Amino acid sequence: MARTKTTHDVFSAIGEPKRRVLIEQLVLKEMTVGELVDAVHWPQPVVSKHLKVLRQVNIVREKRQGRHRYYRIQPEELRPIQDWMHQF
Amino acid sequence: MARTKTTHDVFSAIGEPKRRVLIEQLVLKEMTVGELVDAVHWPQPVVSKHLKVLRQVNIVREKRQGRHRYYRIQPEELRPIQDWMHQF
DNA sequence: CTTATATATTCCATTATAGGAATATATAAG
DNA sequence: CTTATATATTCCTATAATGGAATATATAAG
Repeated sequence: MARTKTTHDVFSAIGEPKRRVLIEQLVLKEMTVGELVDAVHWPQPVVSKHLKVLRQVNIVREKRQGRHRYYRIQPEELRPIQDWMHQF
Repeated sequence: MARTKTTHDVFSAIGEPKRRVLIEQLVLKEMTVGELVDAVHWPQPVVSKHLKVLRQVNIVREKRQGRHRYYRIQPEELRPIQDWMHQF
């Protein structure tokens, strides 16, 4: 039985607690990586890596501006979860 | 930085696709392990192990009856997810 | 007691994941 | 061009998670 990768869909993406924290920040306003680092106090690579996962599943979108990258939530991408939750 | 275990909260529990399938079955009606195995066609230990995770986070509850064990959903345990989704 | 059935558990190997440290890349500033 | 700043990436290690196979456990049936 083939193993199922677990950081490549929306459900597992939000399964990681740190990623939920990042999302909670970004829901408030779009932020740069540095601002996120300041907010959560984790090493920058940790933040960047989790952002990468969120990017891959399109939960966040990146806007480059100079040497900064603003990240913002794409709330519609969370729709599959909302839909799935409706069964309850 | 301590690693966060990922099968011990509701969010990560539903991050696993097979567990979502089991939940989708159990939402329809309570079922025994054998009925679940018939429904999904996975090896019995695979089903039992995923049920164990779901039990640990209280998403399902077990009712023993003779040599059968009926599993049923505890929908209220999914509340944290509903609540978390409200921010969008 | 013996056997059959239902389910859980243990042991194992493979793969995935997270995070640390160091480094690379890109862009801005001087 | 050089340096500083912002961010991503790579390499590495430890640990976690999944699934298979075999086995254990519990209960029912004969």
